[in-house]
Amino acid sequence: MKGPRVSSGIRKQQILAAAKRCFQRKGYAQTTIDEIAAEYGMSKGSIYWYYPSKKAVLIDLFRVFVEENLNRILTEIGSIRSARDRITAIGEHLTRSLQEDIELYSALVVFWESSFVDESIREMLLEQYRLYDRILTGLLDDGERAGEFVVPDKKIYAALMIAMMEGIIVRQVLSKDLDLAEICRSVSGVMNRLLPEKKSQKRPAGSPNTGKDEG
Amino acid sequence: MKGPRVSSGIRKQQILAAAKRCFQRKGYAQTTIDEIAAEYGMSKGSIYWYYPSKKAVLIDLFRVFVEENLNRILTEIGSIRSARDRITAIGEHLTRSLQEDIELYSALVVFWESSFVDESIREMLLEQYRLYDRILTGLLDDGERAGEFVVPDKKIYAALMIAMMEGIIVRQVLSKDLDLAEICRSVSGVMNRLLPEKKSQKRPAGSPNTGKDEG
DNA sequence: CATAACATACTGACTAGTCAGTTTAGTTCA
DNA sequence: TGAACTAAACTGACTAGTCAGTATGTTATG
Repeated sequence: MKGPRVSSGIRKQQILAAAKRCFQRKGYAQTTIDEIAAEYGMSKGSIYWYYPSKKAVLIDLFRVFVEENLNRILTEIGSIRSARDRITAIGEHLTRSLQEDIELYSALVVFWESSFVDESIREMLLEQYRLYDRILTGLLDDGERAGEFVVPDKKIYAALMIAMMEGIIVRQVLSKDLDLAEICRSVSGVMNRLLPEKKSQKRPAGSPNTGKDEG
Repeated sequence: MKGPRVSSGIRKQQILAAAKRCFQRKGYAQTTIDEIAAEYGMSKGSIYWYYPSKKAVLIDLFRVFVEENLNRILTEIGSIRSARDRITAIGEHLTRSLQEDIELYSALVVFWESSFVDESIREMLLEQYRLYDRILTGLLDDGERAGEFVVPDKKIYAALMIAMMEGIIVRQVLSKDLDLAEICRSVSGVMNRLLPEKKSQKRPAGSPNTGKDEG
């Protein structure tokens, strides 16, 4: 296959896209470098031109995962004032990205398993948890400061929300049987309902407050 | 190692225990049959005496996982009347088993990844979801019949509860940084709070509910 | 009891295959 | 030209699974 060569940037993207697809189909260990190469009709040599090892591809894929998801969330919610609305936005973000790129989330399960073997992947995952925790804690702080709600225990709250989202990811990746839109709406609803109104003051005027709270 | 031979039942248990430990440490593909054998000082041949392949060990381990967890839950909640109390009991069961046998739950992540490659493992996982769904839906039906609460959408409710629990499992397996007891109590709390009281009768939200009423 | 005959449990060297990574020999393009 | 890039053949470490042989019961028989 001596087709015209492809520009460097594209090739790297192709390698990651191919790896993502292969890992979803066969997991990490069962995927061979040759299979990844075949996905876009390139050869093994091309992959080793861009990456020093198979593991390096996995790690770079994880980097992309973090960038494409966590950092994008930050941008998206950055423009939203109300903390409650931000929670809703996070739910919507999850719905959308699960629909758009289920392969990337399948790769997440691959990362999880790989973290058993590989310390650096494990460390990246833990860092991801810390990042999530920071985002949510910050959000809750903002909401409290703005008088939107009070949070009895921020750590618990953050952990529950992360757990719910990861649980949904797992199920969708494995069985694809959820009505995502419905589920994610429920998650936002639940998480909003868990935040009691601040007792001493009325809801700030003009606060959109998406929660269908009945009490 | 020519020690005295071990009875058939014990050996099989040993193989599963060894596999469980090895899979937690290195994942499925990275674990060699020799490593599993070494764990209890047996030889490769012994494993192949009991199992036809490495995959068969994994599948049997999953069978044990299902038996040890799902079926045990059924027994535990079987003797509890109140549906709300059963939800609490499920939370407590999760806390306990996560503390007792984190290795088995690590294996769950291995099963997830393996399901990408192996259709039979995938089918077992889906069956597990169906089982969970049945348990929870049955529980909600009972609670409604007994007048404990009403559930707007049982499917959603079941999916959310499963997601929360699996999310907690993932995080605990990977980072072990949660205060499990606290978190699991919160899950029961949340799930109970999501169940509105039946309109026609009054009971303060979050009340313990002894389950000695109604019929 | 003894011991032969059979059944079950186990061993570990070996085979056959796989696949990550390397090498070599190009091709393309600035 | 030469550096970036690609293809394809190759190497060698590694490992799932096999199997001939051994050890340890268990039962049958005198």
